[in-house]
Amino acid sequence: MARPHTPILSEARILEAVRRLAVDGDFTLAQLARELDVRVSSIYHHVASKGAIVHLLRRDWILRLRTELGDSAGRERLSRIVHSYAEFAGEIPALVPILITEPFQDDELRWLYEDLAQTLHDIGVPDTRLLPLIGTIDAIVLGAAFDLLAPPFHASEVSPETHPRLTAALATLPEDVDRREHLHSTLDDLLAGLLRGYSAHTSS
Amino acid sequence: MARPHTPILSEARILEAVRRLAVDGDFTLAQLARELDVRVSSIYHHVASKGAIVHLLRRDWILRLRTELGDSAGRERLSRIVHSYAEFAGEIPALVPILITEPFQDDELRWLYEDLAQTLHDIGVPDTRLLPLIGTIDAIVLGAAFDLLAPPFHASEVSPETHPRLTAALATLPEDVDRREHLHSTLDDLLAGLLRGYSAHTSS
DNA sequence: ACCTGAACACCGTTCAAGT
DNA sequence: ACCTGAACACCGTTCAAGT
Repeated sequence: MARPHTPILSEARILEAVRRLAVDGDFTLAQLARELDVRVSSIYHHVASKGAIVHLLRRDWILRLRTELGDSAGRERLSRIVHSYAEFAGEIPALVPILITEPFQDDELRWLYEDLAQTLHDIGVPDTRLLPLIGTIDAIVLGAAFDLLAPPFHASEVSPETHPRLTAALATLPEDVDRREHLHSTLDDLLAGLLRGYSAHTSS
Repeated sequence: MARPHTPILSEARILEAVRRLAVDGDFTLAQLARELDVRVSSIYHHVASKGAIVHLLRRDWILRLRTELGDSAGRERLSRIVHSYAEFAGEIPALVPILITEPFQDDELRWLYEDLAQTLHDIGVPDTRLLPLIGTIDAIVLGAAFDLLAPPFHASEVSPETHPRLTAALATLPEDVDRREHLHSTLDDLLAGLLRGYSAHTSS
């Protein structure tokens, strides 16, 4: 088969497949092609590169976020952005390194940064602190998402004699820990810590 | 030349070269071999794999940390551990993904986790919160270090009309921002936020 | 326009051959 | 024991060939 009568692939179909794959572990174009039942080279008719796929995923997320945010403002808006960001990154932890390393700066990302800057400004953060704070938030969210890939400690690997406190901590662990849930529950704590001392502006 | 009279390589020499290379950007065995003036295959006589190299770097760091910590305790000890960890990770951001992804759990790492658990316990953190908190600290430090690789925003890429607040923020940016320094200055804020509400135990 | 197969440069890893 | 060269499987990317 060469060109089919009706196209097999599309940007949308590729992104769906990526989302299905990238949740757990590594993500290669070979895997993606298998998932889509095409050859690897076919993918390049729809996306420019592996990095571009991640870029498209993020663009998609920002567009959705934009409508969801509505006209919320201040700490409420910030919290929504950060949690949504964490959810997005938590879905594709294996792609986070690409997200960090490759310098894709499209209009959507600039919009997000402007919105974050404006929201933080409204909360009372001075201009000099805006970029450092945005960088910190970025690092926390991406770091936490990426950390989802880390293998958790297993009780059998520590002995009560040499690691008493670790053993005690492991003993309190429930059967099924939802690490994604924990990620969310931690974010507001961190944000509260970062924003302590700032008080709201009256106008923007 | 086959086997030289006196060995060219050693674990120590390899780790030195890695530290020289991994500071900025990617790290391949080909680069490492060039830096050491040997062939790639020679490296395998001294380390088992690329991942093992990162593992050795971390082991080295933990051993140094151990002596530096002395008998400090409580929040002071925690702060020292975290800052030292950030410094270590900040030196080798390109290797952070390997550090997170590969499940190397040696005696040194277990010692570090036990020490963290004990230190947090002394600060007043209940057993149920120890592992989540350690995970969060890990994510923050590694995320922040990895984020050092991200390309920073450049003023020329945003327009004052569409991104007024981002433009204002960029205008306050000094010529040479030391992102590593900022990493450090943020960590204590985050720790304070995470540990708010806990009060010290009387005994361990 | 869109799918394929073959080729490319690069990656980490293995191993027989040499001293 | 330790360095080398050649081979391997895998990776992302390119491109001429087919419809």
